[in-house]
Amino acid sequence: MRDGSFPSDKVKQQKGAVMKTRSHAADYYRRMLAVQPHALKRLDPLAAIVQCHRGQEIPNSPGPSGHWYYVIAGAVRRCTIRSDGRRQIVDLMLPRDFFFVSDSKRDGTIEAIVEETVLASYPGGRVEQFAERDPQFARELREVAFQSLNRSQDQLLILGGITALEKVGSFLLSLDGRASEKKGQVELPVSRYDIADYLAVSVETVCRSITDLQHRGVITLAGKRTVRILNRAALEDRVRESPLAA
Amino acid sequence: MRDGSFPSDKVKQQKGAVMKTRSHAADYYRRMLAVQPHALKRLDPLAAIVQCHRGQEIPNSPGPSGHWYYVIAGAVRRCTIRSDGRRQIVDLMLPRDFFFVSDSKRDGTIEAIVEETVLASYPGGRVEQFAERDPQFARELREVAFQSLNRSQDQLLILGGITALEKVGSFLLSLDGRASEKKGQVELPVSRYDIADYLAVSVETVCRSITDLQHRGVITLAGKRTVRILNRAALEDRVRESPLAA
DNA sequence: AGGCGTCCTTGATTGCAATCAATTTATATT
DNA sequence: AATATAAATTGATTGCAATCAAGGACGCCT
Repeated sequence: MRDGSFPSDKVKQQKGAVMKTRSHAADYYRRMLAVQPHALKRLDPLAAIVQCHRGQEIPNSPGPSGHWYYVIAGAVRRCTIRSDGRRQIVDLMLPRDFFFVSDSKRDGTIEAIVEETVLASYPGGRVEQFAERDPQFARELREVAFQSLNRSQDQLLILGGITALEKVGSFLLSLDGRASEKKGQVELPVSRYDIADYLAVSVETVCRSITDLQHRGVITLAGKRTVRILNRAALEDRVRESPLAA
Repeated sequence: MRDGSFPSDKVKQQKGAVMKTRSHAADYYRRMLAVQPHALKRLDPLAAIVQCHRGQEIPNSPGPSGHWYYVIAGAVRRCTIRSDGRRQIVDLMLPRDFFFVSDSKRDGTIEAIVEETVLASYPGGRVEQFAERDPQFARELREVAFQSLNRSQDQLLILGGITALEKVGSFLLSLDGRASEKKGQVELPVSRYDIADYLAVSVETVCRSITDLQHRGVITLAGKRTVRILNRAALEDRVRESPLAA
C-alpha cells in the first residue's frame, strides 16, 4: 500500500475530523473489503469507508454496541497512557485485521498511525443483528474475536523477551508474518517511537537494536522503514547468540 | 476456596491422569457452575467435572472444535517454552474464568497450578451446536471470548511496566480485582516462580520486589501466599515514588 | 525424627538498558 | 530553496535487574 496506492483524492486538509467519503476513492477501497470468505461478506454493504489522517483518533463509540472496524490500508494503534506519562501500545492493527471499539474505559485511545489509513466501519448493533439471524455469521464473528486474542498473545510473547534485541527481533518476525507482501521484506508501518511503545523499551534502545542486528548481518535496511531479513534463523533463535557476531 | 473447601474425596492418588469423578464431590462442584447469568447456563448439563492435580496437564483437545473449560476452583496456567528454555506464562485462569483449548500449536501447554483444581469441561462441538441454535447463547459466548482478550490485554499492561516493582505491584492489584474474596486481601494462587514467569522477570526479582513493597509499608505478608494491601494508592501510582520510603 | 525436595529469600557481581545529551537525517511548511 | 519540525541515530553515564551463589523455611516421604 505504500507505493502503488490510490492516486487521487489527496486527503491533507481537515485535520480534526474523520472524513467519510462517497467519492470514487471510497469505491476504490470498497473493492478491498472482506477479502475473507463466507458469511462475513454480508457486512460489506454496511461498510462506511473511513479515511483517516496520521495521528487521527478513532472516536470511542458511545452506546452499548460499539463499532466494528476492518483495516483496509494503513495501520492503527490502540494505546493507553500510564500514570508516569509513558504511552503503551497494546494493539497494532494492520490491513486485514478487525478490531472492536466500545465506550469502555479499557479501550484506551485508538489512532491511525499513517496517512492514508483506510477503515471500514460497521455499527455494532447491525453486526449483532446479523449474528442474531445467521449462525454461520456468528461463528465467523467469534473467529474474529479469537484473532484479536491471538494478536494480543503474540504481543505478550514478544514483550516477554529478556533482551531488547530479542524483542525487536520477534517484532520484526511477527510483522513479517502479518504484513509482508513478500516474506523477508518487512515494511515498517510505524515509527521507532511506536515500536518503542509497543515493546515497552526506549526509542534509543530500538535504534541500537536495529543497528546491532545490521552489524551482525541478520538484517539490512533499505530505507529507514524497510527491513530485509538476511538471516531468519538467527532472528528465530531469539538472537541469543548470533552466528556472525563481529 | 482455599479454606472451607470440599471436605472429603481426597484426590492424591493417580498422579498421571485426568480424573473425572461422578462422586458426590463432583456434585458438590457442579453446584458452582456457571454462576454467570442467562443463556450460558444451558452448558451446565454438558459439564464434565474434572479434578486436576498440581502440575497436571490439560491435554490439547484434538479435533476441529476443541474444548471449553470453566474454572470452578484452583488455578490454571497457559505457558510456552522459549527457545532459551525460559518458560513464559501467557495466561492465568482463576475461578470463574473460561478458557478454550484446541489442538493448535499456539495454545502451548496448559496446566493446573494448585492441587484441588476443579474444572468444568465442555466439548467444543456441543458448544458450537448451542451457539448455532440460540443467538443469545452465541452472544454470551462471544462475551466470553472478549473476557479472554481482556485478560490478555491486562497482562500486556502489566508486562509493559518498566521497573520490576511496577510489574509486581500491578500484578497484585490485578489479582485483587479478579480473585479476592475481600478487597485488599490477596491470596496468591501461584508460586513466586509462576509470578516470575508471568511477569517475565527472575524469581529473585519477584522476591526482592515483594520484600521492598513490604519495607515501604505498601503491603504486608500474612503467610507467604497472602498479601494484604495497606496502601493501594501507592500501588496504583505504579509505585513510582513511595510516600513512605525508608 | 530424619532426610529430601521444593519454595522462598538474601547477598555480591556483572551486564544491559534507561536516561540525559547532542547530532544527523527526513519530512513539512513557507 | 530555505527553514522549521519531527524522526532517527550515536555517545556517555547511571541504575536496575539478571545472574551466580548460598542459606533458610516448609511440606512430604519413609
